Amino acid sequence: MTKEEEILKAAEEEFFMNGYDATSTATIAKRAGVTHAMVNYYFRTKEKLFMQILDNHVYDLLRALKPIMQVDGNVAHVAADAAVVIFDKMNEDRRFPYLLSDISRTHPDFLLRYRETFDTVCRSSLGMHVQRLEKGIADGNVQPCTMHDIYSTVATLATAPFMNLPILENVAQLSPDMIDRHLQERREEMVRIIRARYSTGK
Amino acid sequence: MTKEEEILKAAEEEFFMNGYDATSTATIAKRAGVTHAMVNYYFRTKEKLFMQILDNHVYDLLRALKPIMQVDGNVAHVAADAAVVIFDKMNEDRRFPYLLSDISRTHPDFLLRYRETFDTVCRSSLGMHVQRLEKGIADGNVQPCTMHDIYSTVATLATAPFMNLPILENVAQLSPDMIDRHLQERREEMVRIIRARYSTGK
DNA sequence: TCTTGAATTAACCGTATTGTTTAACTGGGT
DNA sequence: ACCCAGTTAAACAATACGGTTAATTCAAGA
Repeated sequence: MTKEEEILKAAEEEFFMNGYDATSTATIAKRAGVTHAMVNYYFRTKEKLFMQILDNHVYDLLRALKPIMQVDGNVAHVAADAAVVIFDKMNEDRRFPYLLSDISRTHPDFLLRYRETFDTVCRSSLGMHVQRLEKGIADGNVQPCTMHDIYSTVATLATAPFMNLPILENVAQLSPDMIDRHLQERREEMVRIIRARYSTGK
Repeated sequence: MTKEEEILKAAEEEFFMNGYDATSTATIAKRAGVTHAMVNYYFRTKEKLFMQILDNHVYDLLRALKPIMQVDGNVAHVAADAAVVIFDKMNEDRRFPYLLSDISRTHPDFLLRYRETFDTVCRSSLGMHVQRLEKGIADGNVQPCTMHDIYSTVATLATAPFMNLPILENVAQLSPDMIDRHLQERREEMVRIIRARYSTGK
């Protein structure tokens, strides 16, 4: 692994663990086993380094999300499938929800840069979703609700379990094994919840 | 309002907004309109000041939680009621969930001090809850599930909407009015979700 | 009036860290 | 011999940190 990759990896770990402001370039360098100056040599600034990492994860997520947004079928079942996809994606980098929360609070401009991309990916299918939802409700396949209800519920159930991890790890002091089991349970429960609330079971 | 109260109020706002580490005693003093030294004069250390604030909110929450934990009745309905109580409590200090998340990550020892108190309040009724859950399932009044499922779902649905606020405010750029409306919708949806998942409707 | 002691202030303590830059040096390719 | 990306140690200026000190204000009690 080149030094550049080493820095990138170390930076990712630090940012995901401590957020943007609480992470210093010196700490990153130390973790990567390189001198402090190398960070600036390769990435010029802390922000550029961070944005490169954030880019990877955001586009990775959007890429995973895209096909799901276009699937045709019972809205309730699609919602459950989407929730699973998001959940599994978050499970790959369990601190990603925290990082998003952190920078949305301290550096929202970092996220605003993605609005355009996000809109073209998601808003494009919004119309179709609403249409299918209305049809689903009319046909008696979907429980009465708004598209907003479904979006928010899916987003919440798929990310919140990871936001709660520090409490379970450090306060409830669950072992890594128990953490894994808990997440597995929450994944299954998430699907049951979405089915129970939005599907009529027909 | 005395200077001491002024400091407490300012400190609360700062801690709730930025977390523990990212808040400085100097900033608190400036916001309170007093000199830096006053903070140490009244509260000796930053940590003591913080713990006093945290104490108030934690005990306030536990006090609100206690009666709900002892209510007898259909577990699914009690869960929905408890969720509403927690949600409304969080709505009084919308950044409280964030603060808990922040210190669970950076200073879990601050929270571990409450474990004893928490256990006597909550664990005492756990046995009863499990018993009532099993009876509810046997009688066909409650959907098959574990007590853990219900606890986690209630905690998640009642707190996650507030964790997401920075994204809605700063990235989605919802107006305060829209934020209020969104939270109101999530409150109602939370109840519908819990009913749909855990109650048989009988 | 004098004394006491809490309230309050400005200034400063030493230490640490921040992101970034500079200038020198290395070693392999041309 | 030259070059240049890679790499280093050192230092940059700024600033912030939590906490302390000594002096001053001021009102209440003796």
